[in-house]
Amino acid sequence: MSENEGLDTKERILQAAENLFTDQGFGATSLRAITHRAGVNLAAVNYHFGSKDALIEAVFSRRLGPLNRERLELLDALEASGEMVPLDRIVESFVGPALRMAHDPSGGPVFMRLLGQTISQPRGTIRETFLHQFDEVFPRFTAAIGRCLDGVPPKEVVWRFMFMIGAMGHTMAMSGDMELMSGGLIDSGDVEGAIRRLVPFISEGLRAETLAPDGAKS
Amino acid sequence: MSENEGLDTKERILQAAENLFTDQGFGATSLRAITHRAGVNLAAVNYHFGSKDALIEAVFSRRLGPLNRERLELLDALEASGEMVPLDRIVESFVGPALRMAHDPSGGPVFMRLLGQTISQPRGTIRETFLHQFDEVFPRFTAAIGRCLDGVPPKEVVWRFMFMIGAMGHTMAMSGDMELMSGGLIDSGDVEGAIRRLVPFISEGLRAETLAPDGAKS
DNA sequence: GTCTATATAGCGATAGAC
DNA sequence: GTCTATCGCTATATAGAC
Repeated sequence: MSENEGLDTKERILQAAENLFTDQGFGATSLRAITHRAGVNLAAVNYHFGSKDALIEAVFSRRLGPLNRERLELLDALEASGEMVPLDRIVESFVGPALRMAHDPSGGPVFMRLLGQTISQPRGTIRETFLHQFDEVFPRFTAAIGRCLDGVPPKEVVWRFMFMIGAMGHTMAMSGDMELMSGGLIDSGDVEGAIRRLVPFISEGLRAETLAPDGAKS
Repeated sequence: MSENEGLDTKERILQAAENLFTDQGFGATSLRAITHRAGVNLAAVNYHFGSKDALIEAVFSRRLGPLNRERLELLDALEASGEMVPLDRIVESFVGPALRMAHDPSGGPVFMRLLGQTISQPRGTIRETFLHQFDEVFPRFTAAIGRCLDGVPPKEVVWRFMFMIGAMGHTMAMSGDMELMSGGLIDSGDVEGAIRRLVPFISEGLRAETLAPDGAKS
């Protein structure tokens, strides 16, 4: 029942919490269930993290920090050339690191699903903390995308950026569950296949012209 | 504190549940909170619905039935002409009814957010019931979209359909919350504006060619 | 059909021994 | 840093009066 017996208490709690939050949600997951699964004492969560909310925050910040740093490094590298950066590459820099978390055997696939789920419901107490993790990433990428979409107003870029987040997040959330949804057509473990399909979908979507209120192209 | 005092107990419970589930999630919302908000007795939920899970199911089936029926009717109307149906119109038939729920003053906007959130996390006990609501809609629309994407294998269509669901669901979930995310650029209440942007994004995304494993177009 | 009262269980959090 | 024990509270669900 307990997992990763070689790790220290704090890490075991984080991994157990990640798994249970993903399967049951935050509200429905008790500290008792977490500590039992981690094979540690009930009081350990409050000792190491202080509260359940603080534990939730720790679950996110532990992985979101490195993930968003990687995104920014990839974007930096692209923009360092000084030339016009292709839209596909920007999208890939944003989407790739998130989906490639699935390759990390130590809980990567689980956190990816958790992140995909949480992106579409940052309400309640953890909301601020969660969104704060993207304070640097969102403006950098909207700006980079906006530079590719010449003449498209910032407001339009924000809309399309939201659509991109949604397509990516849902893909992450459904990871490991696509065989069922597709009638066996899709192999959920095919991360690179997902990227090869998602990046063009988003890139072409980003380029699409907004319809005018009367139904014509704008 | 209680809402819609003119309605009967069952309806008041459903509306209160919808609101609280949307803001706090299923696990974190207690029957006490629901009955208190509805202004009815604590025992009323179990009398009218039998259990909390059955209430959750009722919250969804009440609105998802009519919504998906409308989608199918729109698709029927498009296909009745016998001519080739434009991709944009198919996408609009799927996305439009969901986003236009926001126009229904009796809880439409709230349920839209709830639906957007739940689409990306159908895990646990309500999963089967929730997905079952789409048994007819998903195959009909994937088939219709596949007919527009001549020569694209069914597997590819399923992938892209998932991206579409994600873009739409996230838009629904973020509804009412976009001012904050966009720094005041976007008016969350602009439903038709959302549709005018989302439909082209998805349509062009659906048409995008999957990259080959070596990075070339397939 | 609505109420009070309660059974039974689980919750987050903490005090204090080791 | 880990443990037991427990406080104070809330949960879902139900029994039985009205």
